[in-house]
Amino acid sequence: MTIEAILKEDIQKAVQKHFQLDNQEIILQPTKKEFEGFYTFVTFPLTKAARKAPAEIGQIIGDELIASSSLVAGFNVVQGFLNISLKDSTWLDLFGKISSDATFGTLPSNGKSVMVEFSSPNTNKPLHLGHLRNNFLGDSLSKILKASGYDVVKTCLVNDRGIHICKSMLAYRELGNGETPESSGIKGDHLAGKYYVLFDIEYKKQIKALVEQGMSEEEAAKKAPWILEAQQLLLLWENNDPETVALWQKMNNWVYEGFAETYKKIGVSFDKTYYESNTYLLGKDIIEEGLQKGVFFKKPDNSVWIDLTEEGLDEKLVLRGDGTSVYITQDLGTTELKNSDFGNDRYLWVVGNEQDYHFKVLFAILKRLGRTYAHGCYHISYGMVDLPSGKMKSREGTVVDADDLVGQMVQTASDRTQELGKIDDFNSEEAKQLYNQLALGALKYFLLKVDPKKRMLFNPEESIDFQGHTGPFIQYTYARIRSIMRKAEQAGISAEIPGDSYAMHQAERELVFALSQYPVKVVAAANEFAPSLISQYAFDLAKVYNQFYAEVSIFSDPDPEAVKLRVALSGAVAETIRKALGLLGIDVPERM
RNA sequence: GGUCCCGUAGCUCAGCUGGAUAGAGCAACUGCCUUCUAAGCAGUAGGUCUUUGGUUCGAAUCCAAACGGGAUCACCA
Repeated sequence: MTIEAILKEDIQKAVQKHFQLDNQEIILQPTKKEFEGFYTFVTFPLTKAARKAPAEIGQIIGDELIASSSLVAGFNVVQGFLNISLKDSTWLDLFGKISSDATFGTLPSNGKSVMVEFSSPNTNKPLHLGHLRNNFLGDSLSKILKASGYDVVKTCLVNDRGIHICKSMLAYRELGNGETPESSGIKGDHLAGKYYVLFDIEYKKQIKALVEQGMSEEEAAKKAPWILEAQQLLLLWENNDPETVALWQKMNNWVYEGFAETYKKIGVSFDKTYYESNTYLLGKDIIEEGLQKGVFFKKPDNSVWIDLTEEGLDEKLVLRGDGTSVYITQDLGTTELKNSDFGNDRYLWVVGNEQDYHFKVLFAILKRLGRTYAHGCYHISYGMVDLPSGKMKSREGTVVDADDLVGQMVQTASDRTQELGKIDDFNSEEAKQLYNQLALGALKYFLLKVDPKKRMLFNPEESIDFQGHTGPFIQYTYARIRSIMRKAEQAGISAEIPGDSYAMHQAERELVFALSQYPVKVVAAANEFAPSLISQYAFDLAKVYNQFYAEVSIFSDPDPEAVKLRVALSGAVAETIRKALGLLGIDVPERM
């Protein structure tokens, strides 16, 4: 049982005893910094039923807690706020439990499984900043869910077919001259992306030429030779034309090699990858089933629809008149496939908020079809990453490329570290590892500290910070503590918790309190699908530690009990920072 | 136009299951390295929480409307 729960119980008993109020819900909040105490009980809600003034109620409950609660050391009442201080023995006891619990912050298995689908790239262009937000969110959520007791399956659905892929294939066939990643020295995914952009340039030229001949813009866009050619290529691909399929495979393999390199660099991996080229024909049997159940209906042109006006949505096409699939058809099929492959309790999709409507429709259809797993489906919708100039567009080349950005971050980390000159004895391999840790720490933290729902602005002109509310600040705190732990080890000082007579320093109590919040935050982050709660927590913990560090001396305190306790506290904070950052996919360095 | 999301300090963001004088970081200004890592700590300054109503003992937080920004309402994925 947590301290908070015991304290609530004690307050409840006091309320019962003095005001004869049963089943009163007790809400505790952390005490504001200006006041003494750690937990605050607000008495206003009781005033009516207890027929007493708020301050008086606070006084009565406070007196009772002193008399009967084993935890409480003192209290003060400000207006209707009862601020409660705990005994040092309570803090030490709590810290003892935290530091001896190797699985602190990791909940036991809840017997449930969850699938997290994220990343979902297109194979016609390299990953960009928006993908990074997606990848980091998905990866971090997977880790948070795992820590909170779920069995987690990470999946990725690769969009490897369609007209957009044919566009890069066409441009390559016409303009490529047999160029390869090897011959050009260009990373595979970037090479494919280059031809996607070249397609667009040529396509626009053709439209412009047609418009000059008097065609309307709209018609020109449909009649330009290259778009017709690309459509032709898609047909050939769907008919398994050997030459087209060979080109498709060749270019996709380049892209996969490029992706693999990027994923490895950013530390993201999947348990299972689905390819749309394998799943795009799925879902038609579900359409048939839905027609039989009367969930769908046919229009005269043979197209199949569902009426979702009852759910506040519109009529939605689920199969074209010519019998070919649309996006929702595929997704129905893919979801069914995922369920038969894994049979999870929950299915999560980390997908941008421009697809909010799509997922509402998908889930509504699954429910109408009577799929029990539909109730475990959830779309983790996140906002776009915008540039000061507006939206990123791959076709127009106005994207912040993931590889470039990571590269720049590594460079910045390297410059900054060398300026400080603290690791001059590192060999080049060690230094390289540190720069990577710091670069990714800064980048991941930058993208994960914000509420996923909100769109965020990225200004490429201003580099991502390494000071203040950042990943490196927290990494620094860890490295700082590790240095202390090495010193303690050398001096033969062990981490120990003093006896009950020990009078704690306020900074020590604050550290124990901060540590005790970790499991609470893990659960909240898992329930709300919000890695930002962990980000915020890790920052707060690091900040509290740095205050402690500045306020007390660890090794030169005359009291050996204080020294041992502070070493123990430091060790526990380092461990908790390591775990919390680990949930964000961020590594911690021993030195920096 | 319908639906959904967002609007808090110059900037980037916390806080939102109602509670005390609304918190951080960056940027600006002041201090603190002969002592455990100054990528740090302490401090100054910066706010009609978009606006207007409502509910409440109490509203940044809940409700309604307006204004501003974004997304979506494709036989694209």
